[in-house]
This record gives sequence, structure tokens and C-alpha cells, in this order.
Amino acid sequence: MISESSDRSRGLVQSVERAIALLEAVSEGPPEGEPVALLAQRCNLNRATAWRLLATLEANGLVHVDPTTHRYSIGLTVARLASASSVVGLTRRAYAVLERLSKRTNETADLAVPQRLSLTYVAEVAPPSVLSANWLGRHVPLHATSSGKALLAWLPEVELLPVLEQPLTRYTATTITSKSALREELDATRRRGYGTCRGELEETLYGVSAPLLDQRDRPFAVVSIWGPRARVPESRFPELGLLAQEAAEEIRAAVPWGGYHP
Amino acid sequence: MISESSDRSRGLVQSVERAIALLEAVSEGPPEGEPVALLAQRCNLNRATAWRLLATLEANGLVHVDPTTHRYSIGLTVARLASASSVVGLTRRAYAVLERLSKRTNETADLAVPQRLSLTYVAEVAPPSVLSANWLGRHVPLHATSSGKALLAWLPEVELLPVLEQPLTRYTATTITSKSALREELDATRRRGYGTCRGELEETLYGVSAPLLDQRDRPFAVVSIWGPRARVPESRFPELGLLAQEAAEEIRAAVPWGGYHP
DNA sequence: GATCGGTTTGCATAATGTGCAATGATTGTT
DNA sequence: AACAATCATTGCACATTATGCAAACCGATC
Repeated sequence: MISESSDRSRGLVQSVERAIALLEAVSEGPPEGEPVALLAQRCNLNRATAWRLLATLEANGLVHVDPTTHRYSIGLTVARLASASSVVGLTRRAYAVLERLSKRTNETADLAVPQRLSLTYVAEVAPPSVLSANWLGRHVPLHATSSGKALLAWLPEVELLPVLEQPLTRYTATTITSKSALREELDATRRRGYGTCRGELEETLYGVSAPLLDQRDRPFAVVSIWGPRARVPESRFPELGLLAQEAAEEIRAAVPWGGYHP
Repeated sequence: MISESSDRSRGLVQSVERAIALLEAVSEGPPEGEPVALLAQRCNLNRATAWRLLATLEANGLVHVDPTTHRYSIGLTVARLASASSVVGLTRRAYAVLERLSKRTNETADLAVPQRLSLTYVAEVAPPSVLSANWLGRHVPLHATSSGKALLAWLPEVELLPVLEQPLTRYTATTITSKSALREELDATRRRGYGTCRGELEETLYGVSAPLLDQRDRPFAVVSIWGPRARVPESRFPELGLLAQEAAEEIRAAVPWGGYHP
């Protein structure tokens, strides 16, 4: 067989990678589950191989297989493992606040946490009428979003530097691509108290974000409110920015240990 | 090497099992994470092996490794995968209701979902004063708990039979261990509208439970209220039973699709 | 600056995961 | 109702792949 394995060179374990790929595939499927053959195909795996990997995952509760339909869905163990992540405690407390925020502003409210050199959205509440894109799990560039800028603005210099070293990719006409302009923007953000975005990632995407700071004043999460430019023009920024700040403070206060271990 | 592998006989994949064991070990550790050596020891693995398995998990975001301390904690991907589980949507909606329930009764309220031939607790709210055992993720026997009996009472006959075939283990003096007695109890439970427990698993554990039924009247989750016998005597059962029923109905109504795919 | 605990990497070995092919089981079709 | 087709499951032989050992390499701490 063809053993490409750019993985192997880095000393990664093939069967575990394949098992994870299956887990992802299962999670992308419908709640009633997907059959082995389909999952195997999606991951470019032999059916027998996929079956054994899934059997292993099933034996440990990571996936659930319906005994009659033989369809695989995500198992309870994943939820239990996730509950060990401090993010989960954070999101649980955040949801009540985000729901209120979304209802009050009639826009989408969400919570993101830093990961590597980007942010990941971990909680999101969209107003009922709006069919919004699901940003959960998505990574976004830090220099082209209100949440990213809210994070950077309160990041200590040492951690800010590596981000500024990276190329600042242009996404739209308004994207900030020069290091000095970004520094100015971050200063303004800090003075203002919240980050803003004027279609810097996608033309029509406008919004504001406020950071959650831990005891040492390091940001560990960001609350955002956003919507299409037509509904969230710059004139609403001061109002929404204040609401985001209040929400951030409220969520932070509800977190017992007052922080988040990555 | 000694390759025991009762796994292998069932066609399971060793490295994946080991990776999962590591994942479990990581989840049991503190939020700031644990070093490789400790995790390896806990899972009886060679340090190098554990390192490569963890590296694979890390590359896929299932674990997070702090670049400075080299400590491993649960990664965001797990939370994302978990969010694909319908249980998560269920628990998110349940928490608000459980919190109210716990506040009002001053006892512990929780939610469990069926898994295999047992129940798993997936959400729990304890009154602030009480230092309660954490039941999250725990499996409980169906014949010796109020939640188990609430599930069984509304289960269709075909699914009930395999459970009754299993030996009914005795835990305390009040545990129901005969098949006929259990059938009677289940009839009574159905008439009553909620299940009860009089110290049948642990002497001092008293409580009530009400099921959440889907469109086809199949139970897919159970709400429980419980506490020590001294505070939750039988005389409170009618009052608490009604509250549990109301809470169950409220949670069920908040679930969009009105059910739960295991 | 040396010693210790830890992580990380290389390498040889065979244990282990894999693909193929054959067998049941189940579903849909005429 | 019988057939066909698709899919899940199991056995087996092969060599790819994961593993353990040992050595290198950091980063602490004294």
C-alpha cells in the first residue's frame, strides 16, 4: 500500500489519527447516526478497518451504535470528557448571559477562547429569526475580527509579539494589514474598552467584542455581538460595546476560579 | 512483551484503546494539566509510547499541551465533538430548569439518559450548602434507583425484558430483588406518575424521578430530585414527585425535536 | 556549573493493525 | 415471496506500523 505518512515523520500514531478522523466524521453526521460504510468512505478507510476502529471507540463509549440500525453517533463519554475541560464550565455559565444578550440586541452573541494563535468560538446564540452561520468550533484570524482585536489589545507584550510577526492577511478592503496600524487600533481598543470590526473579515460582518480578564488581567475569553452591516452599523457600536462589556463581566463573575486553563 | 489482549480477540485496536485511556487520565487530572510521565504511569504505558499517543491527540486538538509547562489538559476539540451529541443540547436546556428545581426544593436535582442497560447522569445541580457527591458520568442500576424505575416503568415491553433477565443485585435491605415484585413496583410507578427510591441503593438515599417521553411515548431521559433520608422522607414524595414531573415536561418542551438520539 | 527530573528523538524488532476475501445479515426490488 | 444487492462482521496472512529501549536533550534547582 501507499504509505504517505507525513504523520509518521513527526512520530504520530496512524490508527489513532484514523480513529479521530472517524470521530469527527461521526460528529458531522445527523443525530440518528451514520452507517460504517459511509464513514469509512468519508475517511478513505477500508470498511473492515473502520469497523474495528469504531468498535474500539464504541467499547469505550466515545461513539454509540444503535443496535438495530447499526448507525454510529457521538457517545456520552465524549460529553463526560468534555465536562473536564474548563471551557465547558465556562460555556455553561455563558449561555444564560448570551441568550439574554441576543434577545435584547436581536443579534448573534457568542463566546470565544484563545487557542494557539487564534480564537475558537465555543458558545453561540443567534436570534430566532436569523438563520445564522454556525461559527462554533471555527477559528478566526485575530487581526481581522472584533473578538481577535479585543483579545490582542489586552494581551501582554510578550504574547502579542509572535502574533504580530505573522503576516497580516488581507480579507477585505478594510482589513488592517500593517503592523503599526494594528498597534494603533489596539491602543484605541484598550482606551475604548471593547473591540470593533467593520467588515474586515467579510464585507458585511460588523460587530463588537469585550474580553474577560482573569485575576492577573490576562484575557481568557471574549464576548462578541455581531450581525450584518445593515443592522449593526457603526452608530450602534457604543451601545453594543457597553452591553458586551457588561456581559463579559457577568460571565467572568459566574466563573468560580475566575480564569480558564487553556 | 506480554500481550494479554482480551481486546484483540474481539478485534479492538490497541493503540486507540491506549489513546482513549490517556484521554480519560487527562480528563481526571487538574485543570492546569498533567505531565507525560504521570499519565504514562497511570495507564501503564512506556513514556515514549504515551508521548507519541498524546502528540497525536494534541495534533488533533483532543488534548492541549501547555508549551511552557508541558502539561496536558483536555482540548477544545472534545468540547466541539461533544456539542454534536444531542445530549449536550438536552443538558444545556436542562440546567436552567434543574437549577430552579434545586433552589426551590433545596435538594439535588439531576438529569440522566439511558445507556445500554443502565442510566448515566449527565447534568446535576446541588444546593450550595450541601457538599454532594458528584454523580456526573456515573452509571446506576435500574432496579435500585428512582430514576431507573421511572425509566423502566415507561419502557416498552420488548426493551424491558432484557433488563429483567439480568440478576437484580441486592444493595441494601430495601432493594427489590424479585422480578415479580419489580413488575408490581413498575405498575405502581406508572399509575403514580413518578418513580421513588427508599434507600434501595444506599440506605440514606431517598428521592423521586419523572421521565421525559418523546413523541412515541418512549422515555429518553429522567429528572430526579434526591437527598438524604432525613431531609427527603417519604412524606415529601408527592410534593417532590409533582415538581419532578413539571420539570421533566418543561425540559421536554424546550427540546426542539422532542427526543434524544442515544 | 553540575546534577537531576523531565521531555523528546532514533532505531531495530516483531507485535500489531491492516487489507483482502468469504460469510452472514438485512434491506429494497421485481 | 424470492431475488438481488448492499452492508456488517469475522478469519487469516502479511508487512506496515507501533512499540520499547537507550540515548540525546532541555530546564529546572541546588
